[in-house]
Amino acid sequence: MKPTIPQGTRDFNAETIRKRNYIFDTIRNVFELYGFQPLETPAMENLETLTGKYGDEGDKLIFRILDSGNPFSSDFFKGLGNILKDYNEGTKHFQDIKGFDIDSPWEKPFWELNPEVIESIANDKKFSKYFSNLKSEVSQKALRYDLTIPFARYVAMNYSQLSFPFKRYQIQPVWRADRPQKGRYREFYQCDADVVGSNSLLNEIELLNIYNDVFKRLNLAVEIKINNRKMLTALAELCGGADKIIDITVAIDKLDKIGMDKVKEELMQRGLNEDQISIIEKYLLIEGTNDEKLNAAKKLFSENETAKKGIEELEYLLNFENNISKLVVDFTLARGLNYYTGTIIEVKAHDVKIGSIGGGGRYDDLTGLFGVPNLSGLGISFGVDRIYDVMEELNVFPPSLQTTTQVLFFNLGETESKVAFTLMQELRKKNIKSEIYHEAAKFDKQFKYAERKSISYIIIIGSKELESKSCVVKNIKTGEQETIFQTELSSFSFE
RNA sequence: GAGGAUGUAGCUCAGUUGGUUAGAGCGUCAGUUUGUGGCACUGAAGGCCGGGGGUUCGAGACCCCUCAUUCUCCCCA
Repeated sequence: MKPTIPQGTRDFNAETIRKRNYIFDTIRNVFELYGFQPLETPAMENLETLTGKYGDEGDKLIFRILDSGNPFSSDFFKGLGNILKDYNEGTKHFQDIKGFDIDSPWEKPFWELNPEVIESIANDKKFSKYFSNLKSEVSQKALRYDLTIPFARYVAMNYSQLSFPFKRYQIQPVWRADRPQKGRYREFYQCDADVVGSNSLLNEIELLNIYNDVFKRLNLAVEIKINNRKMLTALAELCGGADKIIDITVAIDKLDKIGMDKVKEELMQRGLNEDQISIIEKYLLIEGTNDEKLNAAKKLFSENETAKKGIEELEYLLNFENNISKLVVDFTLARGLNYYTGTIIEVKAHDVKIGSIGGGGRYDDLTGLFGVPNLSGLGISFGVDRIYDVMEELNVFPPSLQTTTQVLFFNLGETESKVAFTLMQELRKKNIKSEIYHEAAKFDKQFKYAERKSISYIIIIGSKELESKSCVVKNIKTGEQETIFQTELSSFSFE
């Protein structure tokens, strides 16, 4: 049987890790440069910490962990026991399972079934619905879905010891039980920077500049799109249905994908009338330069106070003295996460067809969910895996990342290799990356090994060289070679 | 959650309307060549044709089921 890894996960080889580390280091350096401090949180959180924070769709994608990781732990059986009671008392839980045969395989009392039997029942398609319900009853932990909510939890837990505004950055993997496809994985890294405890729009400016700096350093052309949730709130108010804000944002977020007609169709399905939809259409049709868009929005919303505030904030960001390239107002930008309330940001790569490579926004009351109200925060996130894919496609990784062993000592026998080993340790003290071939072998093989690892220099010490206390240094790439004394080796320059 | 595609050697893939012993390239190993590689030539190893069931005299190929991988939509980074 061939070994495999779970769907949506990946192994990383040396070359990939070097490139990924290059991205991580770049982001980390910029974060530190702006005064952010590192934080790490556990891979798993309590399930209740995560649920309800990411919207209905998001909740479905939370990677749940069965209680204590063991599906047949005592809590699991307790859950089964409860179900069984219902079963004996009138099959409450089984009524809605199609094809459930009440006489089989449950002819025995439940507690007499051994774990193997239960497992085989659990794997039976007929019962999968029932068992997935049961699983959710006993699953109390989950893998983290993003870094923002764990951060909010951390802030709430350590509120009294932190000084505000609190600026932290976090670079860790997150997990989503999504169907993988291009640019989408089940395990992937996020790099987040958040500020909590400050309402100042200066934070927005700072984080926008972080985006700008990082992508400049990575040599990637990007477009940074901004909007403000207040615009969407105002839109909902204007349409007479403030409670419809989620329906509206979900629908208009799709504009660039499905087009105006389909969006209108969807809005209708979500219960909006024609007058309301025509207002939304006017909003979505706003075009032009940033200034033109803002002016059009001012007209459309006229006296609406929420919209005024949103436009004011956007204007502040645009007019602030900065040299951010490609900062674009996009009123159709909505972003799925429920907790955003102010500025929202999304970064897209130029010339590569892939989802967004970064996003973020302001959330007025994130920690309120954890009992610490009135703390406004702002965060951004980098999608490293997608940034990697984009950089790979555009071929913008610096070639200098491909570092490898510099020197390979040939192994030509017992006594020869001992001398070679001593010399090699001298080179290593000089910080020259060196290896010795693992066994005495034909030249052919040792040369091939060096080529494979693209090692530039090989050093030959055989019986001749032993006698004369010399060694042959050969540059494989140029073919040049020279014989020098062994004592000269540590001052040789391996370029 | 919805809909496609693909599973044949370590890797990339051929395999005709179903027909004898399933092929190629690359890689691996050995040799030509025991101290100077990359090239070339010769040879070898390596396959439950994803798994199960069915149709047939006969299945890698056709049908059903299943598992896995992958892509699109939804949603997201």
